Amino acid sequence: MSQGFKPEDMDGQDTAEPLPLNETEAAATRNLVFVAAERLFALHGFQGVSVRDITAEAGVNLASINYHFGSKDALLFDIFNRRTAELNRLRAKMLHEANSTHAGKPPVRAILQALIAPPVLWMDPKGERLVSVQFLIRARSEGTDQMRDVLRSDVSHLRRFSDALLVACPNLAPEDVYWRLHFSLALVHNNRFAELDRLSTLSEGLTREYEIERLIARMVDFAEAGFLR
Amino acid sequence: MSQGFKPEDMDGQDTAEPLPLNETEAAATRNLVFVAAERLFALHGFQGVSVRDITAEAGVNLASINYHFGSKDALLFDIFNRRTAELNRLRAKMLHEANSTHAGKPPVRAILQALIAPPVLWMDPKGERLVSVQFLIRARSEGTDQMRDVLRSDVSHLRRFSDALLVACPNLAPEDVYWRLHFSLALVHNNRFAELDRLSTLSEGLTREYEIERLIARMVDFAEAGFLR
DNA sequence: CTGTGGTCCAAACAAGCGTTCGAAACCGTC
DNA sequence: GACGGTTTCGAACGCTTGTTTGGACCACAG
Repeated sequence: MSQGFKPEDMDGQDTAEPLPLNETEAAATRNLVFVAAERLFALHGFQGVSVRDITAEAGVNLASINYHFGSKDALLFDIFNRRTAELNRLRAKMLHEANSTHAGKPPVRAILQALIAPPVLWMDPKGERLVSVQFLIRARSEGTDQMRDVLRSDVSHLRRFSDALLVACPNLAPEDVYWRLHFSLALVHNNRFAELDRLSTLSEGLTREYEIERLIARMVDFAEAGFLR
Repeated sequence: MSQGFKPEDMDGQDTAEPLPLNETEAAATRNLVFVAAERLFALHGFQGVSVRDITAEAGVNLASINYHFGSKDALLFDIFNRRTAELNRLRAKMLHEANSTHAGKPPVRAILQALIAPPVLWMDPKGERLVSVQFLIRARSEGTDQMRDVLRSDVSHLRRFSDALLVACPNLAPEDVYWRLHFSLALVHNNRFAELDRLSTLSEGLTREYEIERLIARMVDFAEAGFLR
């Protein structure tokens, strides 16, 4: 097992694109695989995409995945970790800003905004981040054991939000706060392609073309009302 | 709202249990397969369960699935269709009752109750219907193409609810009604085992043991507030 | 009893999967 | 221009998958 893993990534700061551009050709292949895999997984699910599908889409050799990532599952986990870290960083940043502007006691709406806006901003149909958020949504139900263990056990990131909400809702029983946070997250997690398609069919096209900022506002409105009622 | 639903209040000929009891031994095998498959799929996902897993769990021969159902996918589709039909029937019945008691113009809350209560009633941890609702939730994201085609295209059942909501919310733009219905459904679809576990971890056990009627009330409260705000 | 239709069973099948291997190709450096 | 480490490549491996097969079994009708 003396394989030549590139020292690779772990970039100092967040990059929207998986890897910096002016890298060696090896990193280029790695990047091609990463992007193709994320796209295919987002579109067709995890088990529905084979190593051969990915390498074919990326235009690289079949063995590339195992060479650069170790295994198919490790590739999946790598994508998952990178996108999760990016998303958590955005959310934390927004929550931090809300804390700053509201003297440490942001209102419910600002907290929900920090929770909802980052993933939904990625849902811009024209942006290339759409696949990232679809990937993460899928990871929640179809992910490997490894991924779901992380999702289940690592609640430290979410706790910042629940703590803030507990402060913002002193008149609510903690139980209620946790359930309503659960419901608010549901709004985000339900935005799979299939669900949006179904909604579009139901509304006969009325909801087909949505404007991102408007959609975020809709979701925050809905969740906020559920908290404040 | 007559929400004193017994777990099984099916009409005359259709059965809550997969098959009548006093059948031939052949039908017994079929039933064993059906139950084992639904359970395993609900627990471990669709692609994560093989034909061999199912037949082993059911204690029948490997070939039984193809003999009785035609194929693995056909078995899945069969379970999906039966459970979907049951659920839709319950929802339709509750909506119909709401229409009756409110002279054809039920308030938002009654409509949401008819939408939310049936699947959540199945979530009783002690009931054997828990696997059915987990199966249906999984079908939404992991289902076969066939299943997702049905989910996407057959909106006739949902349309009864959107129509009722449009009547109940004459002051709202139809667009808003559709989006909020979409959000309300999200509350139901997000109740996977993994999500409830995560919530339980986050709340440090506060939400672990929930009472079904109380949970339904929480969800309806949340959704209603989002509609009426 | 013999025959027949339905069910069950062990075994095998072909296809697809993730992964591995040895050699070829490539690279900057001596 | 030869070298050593890295990357790519085509081919193969071992395994699991869903499905099929042909016969054994059994209840029941003629």
